[in-house]
Amino acid sequence: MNRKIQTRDPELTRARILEAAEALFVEQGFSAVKLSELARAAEVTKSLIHHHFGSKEQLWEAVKDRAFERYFTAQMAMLEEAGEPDAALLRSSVEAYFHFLRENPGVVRLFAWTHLEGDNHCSELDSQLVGAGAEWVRQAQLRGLLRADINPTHVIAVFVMSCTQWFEAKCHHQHWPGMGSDEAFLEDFLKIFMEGVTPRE
Amino acid sequence: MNRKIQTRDPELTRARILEAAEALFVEQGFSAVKLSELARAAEVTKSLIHHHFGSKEQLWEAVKDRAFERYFTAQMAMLEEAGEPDAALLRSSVEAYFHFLRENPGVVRLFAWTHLEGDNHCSELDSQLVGAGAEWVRQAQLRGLLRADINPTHVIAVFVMSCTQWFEAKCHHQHWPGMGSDEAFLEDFLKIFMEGVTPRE
DNA sequence: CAGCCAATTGACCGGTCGGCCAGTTAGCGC
DNA sequence: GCGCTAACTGGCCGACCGGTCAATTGGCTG
Repeated sequence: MNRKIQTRDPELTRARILEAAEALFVEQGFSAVKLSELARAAEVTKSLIHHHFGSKEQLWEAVKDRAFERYFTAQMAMLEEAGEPDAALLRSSVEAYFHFLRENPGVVRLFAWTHLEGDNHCSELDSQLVGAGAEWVRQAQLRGLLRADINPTHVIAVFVMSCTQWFEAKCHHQHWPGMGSDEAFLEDFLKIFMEGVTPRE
Repeated sequence: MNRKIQTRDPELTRARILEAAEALFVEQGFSAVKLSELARAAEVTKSLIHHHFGSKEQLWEAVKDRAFERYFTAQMAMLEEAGEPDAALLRSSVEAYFHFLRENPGVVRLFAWTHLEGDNHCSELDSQLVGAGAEWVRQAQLRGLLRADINPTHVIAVFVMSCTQWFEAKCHHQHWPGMGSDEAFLEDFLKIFMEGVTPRE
């Protein structure tokens, strides 16, 4: 499997372009990225980018598709290995989601650019995840393990949105007075969230 | 005060440019906006934009400054007319914040673009707001009206971030299965949030 | 080894980007 | 009314954008 000896390797070239493109798009967004800069970063000629991806827009789509695919499979795996619904598991799911975002800051930014563009074709994949998560919450509600007077989808939305925004706007609110570390915030968020979704005895 | 009869009115021209620029920047972000398009939208020559604002970058700064100034004064006014700290007031503050964002979608997007750029000079203004809000929470905690085992800044952060993300990524999660309206989400968020910050008897 | 296809190259394209400048003119102070 | 300042215009600029194309070449197939 040693491809290095080949002087031509289309798959590796495509991979190099995708990798460089993702880094640049994540950093600057679609319109601020210049193909010439990208070509330099990927150590490839501009024409080769067009040869393999057609246009800048198509490359952008390919980058998003790949990243969201990774996101989707990672989340799906986490969801599937979750066992019987209960409060402790909800807590650790939130923690897992938070830590996933922390380890994958590029995904958060890619989502953000995508949202601002008004592109929502990634929400098709995401809908599956949310649907599964919401169903999981509903089961827990039926068993009296979570408050039943809240829309299950909203339960998912609250923690997903809090985690997302924490990392998306981190450059901004990390300068707020009194703001703690990632872990300190997560802990306080969980205090509020878990208390909020737990049924009153 | 009828300026219309004048053929030249620098302040009105500046205002027209700022308004058109804000609309375009909010919609497309900094780098996607073209000065020629902006000039057309503002019914002004491109040169006039440079005359009044120097460069595209400086205009972008002016637009952000103006918008964040508006945001800041609106929030400060809301904060100052808040009375004695208690749980009901926290609730209505969250509602007020949520509705402010709903009525000012441009501000949300402007914040988002700014965050993605890594620009955080707006956080200086924001820090004052957050500091005041956190102090308000701390007072309520001291009086036993809110849970005392949570960092006050994090209390502010949780609701600010949830509200912000709700509108910022609305195009995305409005397609999630089971997702409710603005008001339905706010109500469910408040159920979780208020229960989460209320002290246990 | 021949022949073909696709990976790859570099030169090149029209368009348009942000910005500049010389010239014109409206409005205001004197 | 006169003259100065600044608002405003149109034309222009070099740079560089995304994209195309003809030509070259490496690697696989038969």
